Amino acid sequence: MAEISKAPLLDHLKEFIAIDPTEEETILECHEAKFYPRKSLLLQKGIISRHEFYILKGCLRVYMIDMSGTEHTLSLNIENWWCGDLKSFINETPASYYIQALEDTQVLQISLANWNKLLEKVPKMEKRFRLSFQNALIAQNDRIIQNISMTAEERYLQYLEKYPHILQRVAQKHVASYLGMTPEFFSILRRKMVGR
Amino acid sequence: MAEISKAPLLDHLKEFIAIDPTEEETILECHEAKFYPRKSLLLQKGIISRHEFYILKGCLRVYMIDMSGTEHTLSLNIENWWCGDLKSFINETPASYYIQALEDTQVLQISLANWNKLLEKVPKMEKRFRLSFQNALIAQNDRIIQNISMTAEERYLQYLEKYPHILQRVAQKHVASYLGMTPEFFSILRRKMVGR
DNA sequence: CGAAAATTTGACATGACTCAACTGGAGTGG
DNA sequence: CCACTCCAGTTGAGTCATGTCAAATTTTCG
Repeated sequence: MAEISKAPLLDHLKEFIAIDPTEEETILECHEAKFYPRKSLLLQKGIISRHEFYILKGCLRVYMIDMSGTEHTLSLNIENWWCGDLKSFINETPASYYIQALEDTQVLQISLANWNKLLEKVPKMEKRFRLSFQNALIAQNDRIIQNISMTAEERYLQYLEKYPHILQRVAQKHVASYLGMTPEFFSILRRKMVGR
Repeated sequence: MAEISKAPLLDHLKEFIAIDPTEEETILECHEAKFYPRKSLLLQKGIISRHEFYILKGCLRVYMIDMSGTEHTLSLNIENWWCGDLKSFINETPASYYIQALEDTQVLQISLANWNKLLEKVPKMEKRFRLSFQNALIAQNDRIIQNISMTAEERYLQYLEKYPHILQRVAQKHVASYLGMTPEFFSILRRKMVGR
């Protein structure tokens, strides 16, 4: 198999901070390329999450299963996004979530040991993580507002505008779950939309 | 009026990072003590948020108003919590939210200029913010899961367990709004609980 | 004490879910 | 390349959770 290019990760990081060549090397050393075939699980509830994942190609879904056995999708992630169970990874506690590859997926994954090494050797990564978490936090606020203030139809319409490319790639039932509604109701909403 | 003690802020920061005396001074210099009376607005939608607030005493409510005029509470914050419209503050863009004092409230507030100065003069604050945002992000994940996977009754019960002290302090309608339900329905849930 | 706001209550409306049946397309093995 | 299976998506009937609106009651605060 051809060598996997790790370049997209560096490009991604450079959106946050400047990186010099020595640092580039350290960063790349700390990330391991790995392939996960479609439908495989990268993480299961109860297992300690040993990696955070940067997606080079493919699609990952983070979800939990409630007491009645229903799955709830926390996030749908594609190329150039980070994905993981942060709480489990950082604290080395059993995961609350499952992570599943919805497509054949190529990632760069980092272990906690390497994460700490990286923070130590490249102190400016501290800033990168700060900015990254800061942005994620701002995005999460929007989602919470949506959940508490919008109807299912409004959430659907907003998703349609914001992430049409994801809607095309993943099964509807996963998007329905992400938006907090049943696949049946999602289907009804779609039908209604055709009319307009 | 007696001098306001800024000590709780330092105690709070020390939960994240070690701080030496010189740094203590810089940190305190960057934070301004300010009093907001009950019912006053610390921030309004459309205004650029010039401060983040650390609450020494009192209670702040962050909320938005939807197109139909209904208020939706994003967070209810008490002593020793940070509060603000992060997006507006960082990007110097018009705020999406309102922030209102639900009680007479004493805060330490920091401006963007001082925030940047602090990051520059006390680099380890970068770590403190990273950790702080990291924790907030983990907490937000839990809230999103709750919103998409739990019924109103389950959300109410969980709140009762997690934040009984807040429930005692603020109007029910604000908690109802935080939990994404109407005050009328919240009231019905309470009545049902008395039975068990 | 009195006015205003918060909470409760009830009747009614509706958004969203459940369950079951049906349809169609994608993947798989022969 | 076809036949088969399986799963995603659709549809419909019936139900339940939650919202709306308006009025009565209680609490809070000036």
